[in-house]
Amino acid sequence: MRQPRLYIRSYRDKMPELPEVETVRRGLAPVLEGATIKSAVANRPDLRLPIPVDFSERLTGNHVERLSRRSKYILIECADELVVILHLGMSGRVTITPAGQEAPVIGKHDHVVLVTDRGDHIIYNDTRRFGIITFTSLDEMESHPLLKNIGPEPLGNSFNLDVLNAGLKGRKSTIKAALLDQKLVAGLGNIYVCEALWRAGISPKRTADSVAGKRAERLFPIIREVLTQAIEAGGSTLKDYARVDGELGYFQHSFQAYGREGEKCSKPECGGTVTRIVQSNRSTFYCPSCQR
DNA sequence: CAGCCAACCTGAGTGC
DNA sequence: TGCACTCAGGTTGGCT
Repeated sequence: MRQPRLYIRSYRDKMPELPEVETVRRGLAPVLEGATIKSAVANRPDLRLPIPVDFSERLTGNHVERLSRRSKYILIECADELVVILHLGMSGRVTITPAGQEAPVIGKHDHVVLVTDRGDHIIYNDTRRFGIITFTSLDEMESHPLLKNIGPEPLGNSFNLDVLNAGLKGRKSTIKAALLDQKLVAGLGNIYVCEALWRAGISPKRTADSVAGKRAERLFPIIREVLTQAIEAGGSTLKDYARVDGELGYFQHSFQAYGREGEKCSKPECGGTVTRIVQSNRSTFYCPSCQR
C-alpha cells in the first residue's frame, strides 16, 4: 500500500501569500537544510520563466545550507553560494515524501523533483505554471531583478508606522491597490489585504492617502496580526506531519471577509453583509456597514 | 513618475 | 454529454 504524500499546501482557493510561503519554508527547512541533493530533475524547460538549463548539474551533489524567505520568494542557499529562487505563483505546491516511504509517482504537473541524500523526495507541482524556479548567487541576491524592488518585510523592523504612512501619503489609488503593491510592503496578496481591511474597519475603496494618519495607526498592527496569526495556523498544521495521515498542511482557518459574499458580517455588533466588488479586475470582499 | 490593465496558464464550475 | 464561457490571482511590462 502506498503511503500518502505529505502536502505542505494546496487548494485552489488558498493562494500562496506570505504566510503560506513561510509555512512551506518551515516545512521544507528540516528536510533540506544540511542535506545534499542527490538528484534534481526538471520535467519541463520553463515555468513563468525558464528553469536554468544547468538546473540539474548545479544542484546535484550540492549541499543546502539554509532556507530563507524574502516576501513570497523562498531562497534555497547552497554551499557554493548558489541560491535557488522559488516562487509558488498562484498554484504552486510542494510535497514531501519522507524517506522510507515508497517513491512518489510523478504526476502531470510535477515539474521539479529533488531527492536528498537522506532519501526524502521533494516535488514542486504547479498546474498553472505561474511559479518561478531560477538561480542567483548569495552576492547578487539583493540586486536580483526579482528581489531588488520589493518593499519591507511586513513582520520585520524595517516596516513600521512611519514607513506605512509614507507609502500611503499622497497616493491617489485605493488602499486596496496600495497594499497589494509589493513595493509599499512585501508579501500581502488579495486575501490578506481583504482580511486586514475588514479587521481595521477601513473601506477598500478609500484612497490610500486618506488612510494615512489615524486609520493607518489602526491598520499597521492589524497587518502584522493577520499575517502572524496565519503563519501560526500554518505552523500548527506542520506539527501534524508526524501523524502521516495525508490530510496535512492545509490551512484549516477560514477567512472572515474573503470569499464570504452574501454572508452576515461576523463583527459582533455590525449586522452588515459581506459584499463582493471588483477592483482592478480582482475580487474584493468587504462589509460596507463597518468598513468606512 | 503614478496608475491602470492585459497577458501569462489551467482546471473547476456554470449555463445552455 | 459536451461545448463555450467565466473565474481564480502574483507579477511583469506596456501603455496612458
